[in-house]
Amino acid sequence: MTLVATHAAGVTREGAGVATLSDVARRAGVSPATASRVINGSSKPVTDELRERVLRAVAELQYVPNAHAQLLARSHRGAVGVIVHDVSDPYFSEITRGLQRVATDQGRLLMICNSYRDPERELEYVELLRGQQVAAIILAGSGYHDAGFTRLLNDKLAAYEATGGRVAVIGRHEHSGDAVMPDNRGGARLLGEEMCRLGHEGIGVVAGPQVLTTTTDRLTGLREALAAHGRELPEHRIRYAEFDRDSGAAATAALLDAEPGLTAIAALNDSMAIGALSLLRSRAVPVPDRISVFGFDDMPIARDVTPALTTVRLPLVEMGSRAMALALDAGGTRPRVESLAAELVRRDSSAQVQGRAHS
Amino acid sequence: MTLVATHAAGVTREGAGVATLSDVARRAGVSPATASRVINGSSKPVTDELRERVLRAVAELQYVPNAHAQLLARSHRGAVGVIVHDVSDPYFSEITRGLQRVATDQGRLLMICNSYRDPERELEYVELLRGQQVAAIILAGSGYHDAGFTRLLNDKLAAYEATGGRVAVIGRHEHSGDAVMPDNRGGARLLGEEMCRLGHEGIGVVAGPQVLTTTTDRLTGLREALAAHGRELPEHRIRYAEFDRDSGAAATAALLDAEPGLTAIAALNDSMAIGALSLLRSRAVPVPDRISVFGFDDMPIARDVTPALTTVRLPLVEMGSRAMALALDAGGTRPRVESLAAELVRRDSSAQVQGRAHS
DNA sequence: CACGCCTAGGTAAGCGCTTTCCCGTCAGCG
DNA sequence: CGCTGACGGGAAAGCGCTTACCTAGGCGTG
Repeated sequence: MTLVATHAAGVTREGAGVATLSDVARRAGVSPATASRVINGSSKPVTDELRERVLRAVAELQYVPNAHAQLLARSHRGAVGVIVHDVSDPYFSEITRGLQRVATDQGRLLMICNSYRDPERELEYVELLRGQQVAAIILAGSGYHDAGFTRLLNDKLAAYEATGGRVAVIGRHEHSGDAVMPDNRGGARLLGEEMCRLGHEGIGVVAGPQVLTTTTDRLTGLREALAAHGRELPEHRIRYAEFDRDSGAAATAALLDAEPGLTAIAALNDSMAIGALSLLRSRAVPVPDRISVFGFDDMPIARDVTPALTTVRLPLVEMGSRAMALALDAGGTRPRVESLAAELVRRDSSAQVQGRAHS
Repeated sequence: MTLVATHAAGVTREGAGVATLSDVARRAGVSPATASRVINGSSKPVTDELRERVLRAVAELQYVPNAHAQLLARSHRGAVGVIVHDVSDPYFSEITRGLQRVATDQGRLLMICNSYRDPERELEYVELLRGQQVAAIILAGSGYHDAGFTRLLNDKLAAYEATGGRVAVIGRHEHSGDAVMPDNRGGARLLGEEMCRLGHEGIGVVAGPQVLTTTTDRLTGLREALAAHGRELPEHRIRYAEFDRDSGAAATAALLDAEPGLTAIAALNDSMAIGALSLLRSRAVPVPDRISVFGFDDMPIARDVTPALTTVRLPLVEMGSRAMALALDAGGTRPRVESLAAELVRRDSSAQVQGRAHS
């Protein structure tokens, strides 16, 4: 089960007449204490006779315990909060799958919040989750180049941790606590290497939002690899856009118009790469014969587009499961940081530059 | 925000020392009542001086109200529960987007639960949501051919509605309340028509699970259209499998092996169709020249695979927003049923049968 | 046969918050 | 100048549940 909150807000008082524990107790002719005990199998023994009566009353009344009251009475800390940029983005779906798996194993409830890359909203969600008394908060997805925001966020998280909450982040270096770090820079270096190996010199980059650290990390890795081969990545060959398909297509179009000589396009995530492929197809530019296209992340559909996408695989599901494990495991000296390696996946969207040998 | 619960379970008592309202009140030198009033802007006026003091205390203590306590005290009914088969499936992502939009507009929190097509779990989630005091429950996704389960579910839903809860279903005819119904049968009829128009006679079907009403509805529509052209759809040309990519590929393989003469494959959803395309590619069967492939649903990636998928569009997002609107709008005579039409989308995966004229 | 102890059940005190009701104060009025 | 009424604030009663803590039997002992 997934709890999706769309944003806290106005509260209405609807409905009425829900059966309560006392109703059950009264009908069974026992005290609320006894009713409670049989209903959630307390360690205290109850005679079969009474248990029987209570269960019958529960069934007859279709009684369902009020979760809020239970949580309050138990000062519950059972659920785990997750803040991602957008679950419907496959990148986060995969991570979430990993989070979910571990959480389920431990019988934890997950509350997933979409920040839609709005730092403000991220802050709000931390508050909201704190108010929900979650046992841990997991922040997944790139951080922002915004010192003010980062400080604010860290303050809030620190306050949360100070009261016993646990925090784990995925792919953010700005936080001081437990973290799972995919190797964006190393992965991008792999990509750069590959492009050089294939003889590409006219390289254009379709990048994500400039404010995201993930974008800059990947750019850095790319630059490092190119530099090692004596090549550069001038700023005018980079187009910054949103991390989605349509923005990728638009950015590719702009890039192509401005730089007609390109032989390779590196999109900084797979969604954008798919947008790029789609644009190239619409312009009848053969891929990879005329232009090679590279993605990043290796989301599941990358293998289903045509040509299948050459990309960098990040162990998304594992990133999720590791992060959840960190968050739920109180032991160990903190902060713990786990790095996960990236891996190049060669498919059909990339090829040797036409008419050139290996440089 | 999305709340994803992974299944209720064990509860631990972690952390401590969270600031409470009384802490704030004490520090500000006011009563809890006053503190509460300034914190959530009650209608009762409070002097600026006191308000000031309370706000300062809140800031200093990093106070965040305990949501459970608030909900309990207010007998809140603000959130809406959603039960889907699997949010990471694009079909449901799209529907969820629609649900979310309307919910957000009305300041509602959404709790999304994944049943993973397990009726048992669906039942459990209804209970869980009831316990969460949600204002409405929305069930999205095909129902099951299982009278026992259906009765059980309807009983539970009825009990929920009896206590003021609202229920809306998407694509299930077995429930008696409000419903949004995509025209599966009509859409499939469109598909059948198109296949006949293109001259296909050797038609194989890659179907979803036989227990789902959606599967049988779509098959029925297909049969109706074929019958109108004097054709049949024998059972041995249908393969039942799970509604996902890999199952689609496997079913296609089995179908092809058993029925070599096929000129068209109708997959009963796009994921399966994509699996079919992938298998055909791996066997070097040209699509659509040798075999045409048809999908169903028109999920976003359908246009990005190669060849782009001919499919039947269902207004997924709208299905979601309508259902949420129904669930949140108490007025009107119930049950209200809204039907949404399907539409054929011709793309590149389908073509006239080779060497045959329009039949 | 009396004492103590174990046991099943009930009583009641919260969990943290909201909200009704009431009280004291002060301004305005006749 | 006394009375009324408006108004800001506090006391307290829950919301529905859990869980010490207590009580009253029933049994086993010496």
